[in-house]
Amino acid sequence: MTVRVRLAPSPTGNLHIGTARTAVFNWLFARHHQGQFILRIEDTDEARSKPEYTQNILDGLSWLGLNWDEGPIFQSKRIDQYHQAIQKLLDQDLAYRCYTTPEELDALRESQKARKEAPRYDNRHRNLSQEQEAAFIAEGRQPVIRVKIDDDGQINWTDLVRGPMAWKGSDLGGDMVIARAKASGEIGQPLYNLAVVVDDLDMQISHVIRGEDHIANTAKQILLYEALGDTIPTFAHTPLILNPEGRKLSKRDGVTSISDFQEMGFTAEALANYMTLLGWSPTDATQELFLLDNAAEQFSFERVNKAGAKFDWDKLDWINSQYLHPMPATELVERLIPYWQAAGFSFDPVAERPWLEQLTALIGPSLTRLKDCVDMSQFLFDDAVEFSEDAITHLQQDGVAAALASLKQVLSSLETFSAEAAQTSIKQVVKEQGVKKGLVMKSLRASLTGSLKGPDLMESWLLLHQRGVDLKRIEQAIAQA
RNA sequence: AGUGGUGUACGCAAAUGGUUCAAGCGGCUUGGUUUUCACCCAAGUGAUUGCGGGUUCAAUCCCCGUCGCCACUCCCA
Repeated sequence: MTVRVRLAPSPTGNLHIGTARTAVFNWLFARHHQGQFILRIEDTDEARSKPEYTQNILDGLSWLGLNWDEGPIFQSKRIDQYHQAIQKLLDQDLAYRCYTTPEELDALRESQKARKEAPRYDNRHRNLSQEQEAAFIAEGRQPVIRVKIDDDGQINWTDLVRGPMAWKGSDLGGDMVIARAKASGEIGQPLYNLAVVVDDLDMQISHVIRGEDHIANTAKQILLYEALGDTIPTFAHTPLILNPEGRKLSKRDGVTSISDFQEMGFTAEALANYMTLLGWSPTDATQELFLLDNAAEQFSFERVNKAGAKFDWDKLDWINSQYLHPMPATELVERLIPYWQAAGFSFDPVAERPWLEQLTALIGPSLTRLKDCVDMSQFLFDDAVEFSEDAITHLQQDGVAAALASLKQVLSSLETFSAEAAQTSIKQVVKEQGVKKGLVMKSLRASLTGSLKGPDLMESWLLLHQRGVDLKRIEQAIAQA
């Protein structure tokens, strides 16, 4: 049997990390079995679906390297198929029109809640007489369409992650709605559970891999598979990604969409690596750094965890740094340039390329997130230094002004500037002023960078010199001191 | 309230009846390196495997109970 899996996001928001992780598992499974990974956009909720979200989802998946083999297929373009399926259910008397109003349903749930009962639809319109139906229609009520769920029914399946699963029909909340309200005789907007089953059947999906929050839906959907088709896919319900409080990670938890992670400076490789690790482990669990292709080779649901996993920024950061640090400057610089540009730094990415690469080589091994390059290198792009409080305190110490003045003197007599010349200049000042080298270095750092900490001083100096701002800064510092 | 699921250190997790330390990574602490910071390197830290019982020569692992936590119970997906 060929493996055919699908990712079925609804475009009601940007690509969420939970959806992306589901995508990762689907992709890994498909690739492992040389199957197909299909992308389907579930936009049946017209009110909440937006094209820009669809675009964001497509972009995010592409960025992560989760290429799909078919699609995107839009449910909004398949309404006819859903209507046909609904009509079939109606014709077979497996579904019926329910005229209960939302208000009545609310009241029902309220009273059930008050009696400490589980909320459920009481199937009150399952066997309406023609007269009753006519009366409701005369009242102007618009019916939804519900599929009958046998309370005594038993639904079983074997979940690839959780093993044997069993549900009672009576625990499914009563007959389920498959189409929104619309004038009797017509068929309203099809709902999720129905559309999913029709599509998965049409697309010959072999395995449904999704988050465990869908487990109850699976029981309902199996009923529809039985009514509408003759095959039922295999299911795998993956654990959820949790926030620090242990709840399902949602938009309320702040940064949760893939484009946000991208913007913050995580690499696609690192993020995909981390998402895979959240709930799955390679056969050699000590080997935590891997590319999607490597994971696909050995992916299996036997090694997918059952419990939800809390999202951990520290670990993601660490993984990201592991991808960034060994990256050659010639490659890294390409990734850094957009961040520098976004920060508003002025530079010519072509003409100044060597300088930018040199800078990248300097800060690259210290980066955690790509965006860190902004704060780390700001002082190199700025025209003038802004002195930190610490730096000013240092500059005002005894002997600093004199040392800097001496340094300025030495430098201005220099014919050509180089790393060696810089070193000898410092030594000369130390000798002339009779101060410790540490003092000169610290003063120089404060002068050139405006701060007491930062990347390697001599390298920074060389970069600054190429921009022709080093002497100016030393003068600026002398004024402060 | 019901139904389903789940519980190994601060977080992710490995080992699933059988050695000596219940792996590893992150975190945190300390040291080294850098005359700074970060990175990096090293060491250290921390778990009566939720709890109680049972089966067994032997239980993280199997069984029962219990507690906690999570998800679901929309004319959302």
